Amino acid sequence: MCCDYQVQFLLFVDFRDSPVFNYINSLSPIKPVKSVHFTQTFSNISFASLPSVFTSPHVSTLKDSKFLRRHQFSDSSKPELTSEDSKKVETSEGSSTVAQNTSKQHTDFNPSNSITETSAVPLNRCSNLESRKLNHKAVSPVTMNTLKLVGPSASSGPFNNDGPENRVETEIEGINQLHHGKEVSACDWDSLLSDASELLNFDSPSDTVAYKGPGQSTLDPTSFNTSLMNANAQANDENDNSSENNEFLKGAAENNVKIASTSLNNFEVGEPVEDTDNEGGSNLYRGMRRRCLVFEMMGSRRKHLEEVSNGSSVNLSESSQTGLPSNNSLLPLRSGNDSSKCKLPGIGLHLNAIASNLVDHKVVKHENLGSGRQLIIAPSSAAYPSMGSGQEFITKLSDAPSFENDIGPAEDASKALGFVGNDELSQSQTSPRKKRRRADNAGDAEACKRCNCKKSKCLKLYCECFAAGVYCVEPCACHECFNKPIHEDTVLATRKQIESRNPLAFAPKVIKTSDSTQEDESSNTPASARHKRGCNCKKSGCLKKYCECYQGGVGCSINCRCEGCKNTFGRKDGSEIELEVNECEGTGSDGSLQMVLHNESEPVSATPATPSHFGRQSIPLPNSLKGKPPRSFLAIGASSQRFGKLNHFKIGMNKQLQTVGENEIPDILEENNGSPISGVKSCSPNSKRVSPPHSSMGQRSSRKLILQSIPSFPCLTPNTEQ
DNA sequence: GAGTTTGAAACT
DNA sequence: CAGTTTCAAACTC
Repeated sequence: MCCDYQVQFLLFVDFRDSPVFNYINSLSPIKPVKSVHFTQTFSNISFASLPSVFTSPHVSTLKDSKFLRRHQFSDSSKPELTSEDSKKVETSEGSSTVAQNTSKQHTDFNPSNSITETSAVPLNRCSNLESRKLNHKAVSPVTMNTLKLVGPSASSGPFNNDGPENRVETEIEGINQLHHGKEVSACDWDSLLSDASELLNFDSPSDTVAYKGPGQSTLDPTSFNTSLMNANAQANDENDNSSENNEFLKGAAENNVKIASTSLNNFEVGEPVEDTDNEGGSNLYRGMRRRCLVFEMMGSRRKHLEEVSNGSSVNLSESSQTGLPSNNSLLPLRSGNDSSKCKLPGIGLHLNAIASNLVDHKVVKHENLGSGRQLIIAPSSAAYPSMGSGQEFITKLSDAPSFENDIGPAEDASKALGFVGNDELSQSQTSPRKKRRRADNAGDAEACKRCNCKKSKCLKLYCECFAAGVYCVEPCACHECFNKPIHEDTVLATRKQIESRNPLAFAPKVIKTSDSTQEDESSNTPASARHKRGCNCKKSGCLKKYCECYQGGVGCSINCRCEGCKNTFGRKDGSEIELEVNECEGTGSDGSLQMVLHNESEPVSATPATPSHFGRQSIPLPNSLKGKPPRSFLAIGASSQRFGKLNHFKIGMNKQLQTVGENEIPDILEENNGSPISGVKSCSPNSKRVSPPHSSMGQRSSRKLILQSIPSFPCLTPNTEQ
């Protein structure tokens, strides 16, 4: 609160100092005092939830503008991007003008240094917050989007309880998502700016401190980009260095400041009508916007992907590559000896997929060089039909820092990664079991998929290789193996068949359900991740690898039907209730929505993204699937029957769903007060979702359900925008 | 390394 | 959808 006031005060000072302010004063009866009040009100309003009633066509436009705006920043923040690149991006989007404006105004509103100092108290928090922001920024635009989706974990964390900050984060992220918008009108920009001001208010606590840099006053687009880039680069480095964080914060803060100042100008100078809209409207739309952002993310990302499929993709990959190492990205983790991390349950389906994809692109290369395996891995989209979502993957990877723990590849993934191990060949000489054991001993990270199938011909899910979506390789001791490139057709056909039966058959079994921070805190209990279907253990007590939950390093959940559960990662009986509750905190009344949102990012993971892709050639998806949405999407259409059930769940099992809820989503939901939710529900293809074969309970299927419901988002947009 | 146990996957 | 069978990993000795 204090921070907010400080920020407001700061704004006020800026107003008076700025020429614009003077100009406004001369033109309008509004007095400085009022302006101050206005600012505060604005911030207050911003937090208020917005009824869908207030939404209007204009809102969408605003979104777009905002989106675009954000996009600029995100682009500029790309670590790999040179300043020139950043400029290009801005120019291409026609935002360059705005950027200049912003910088200019920023100068006008140059915050008073004295004030800034005052706000130093919250620095720690700010630092964290900023760092988070940095992470976001550091990543490519796509990444940012992904982050948002997956991000719950990333953004939440220590700040879970920090309503304002979280909101800010959400807002920012939402904006990021919006940045995909293509067309922006002048009015839109104004709105965007006003929103930005809101952001400033929200961020104030941290931003105030952060951005008071001496040089901030003279920001031009280029400099701004540069600063962001620097900040990002620093962010990529371990955030251990406080000074670096400060710098980074500075950059981020500047960014926010810029926006804020611009927005302020708009308020003051903008057209009366527009201003009014902005004042009330933007705020009013805020909730909607956020909601829309989330919902739109999918679509916008897709658009973005299409737009940038070439250049951006390259950038993304680059960023991911560069970013991974520094960011504790998946790659390092995998290679790490810490089995726990590797085992880390995979994260959300999509995450796994993402990880795998990314890794494929990167790690695979390494493997090819190092081991003689048939690591042909095709980075090509063919292998990953859902590559459209690939964007998400990349983003996630680059953002890895925040997720690192969460993102930890699913055990499968970790195993797959294990392929990279140098002694693969040597192991291959030993018997399969021995190999496996070796791998286990060495840690899951180094473990790899080596099946020992005798009768399944490696064409059933019994086969770990096949299930992981990879071809069997030399180390495998399988008999009559058909899971080889030579039999690609057979493999694809079989795979397709299995998918038809269970669309999620090849999806990661462990999905992320909450923020990474919590996991970090409870290192051993990744409450944020759960087995998608739950286990059915009867005798193992969920304390052995027979248990998929345990194997995946995640606790059992309500989805499990295990008996005598003693899962050390969390028992379904509620031993982990605290964690669950925490996860629920901030969750909207409608947990289902949250899930949907959360999983939205995951669709990618579905089939193509199987973790194991990392190490070896992945099984290309059937042509029919290529270029299509992630499996989950497909699934929706595929099995409508099961979905009906799931629907029940969503609506009726809020409680259960809440356990799954994510922090970020909750914020959104909270602010939006259900209107969004309702929209989601109505729009969601829930009815279509396919639940796992055995999921008799709606609860169990809830997660899955959500996953599949993802596709529905496109439909949601209309509702939200109404 | 052989054999047993276990639970997921597949089948009915 | 429930029950049974098949399967291969995990585990024990």
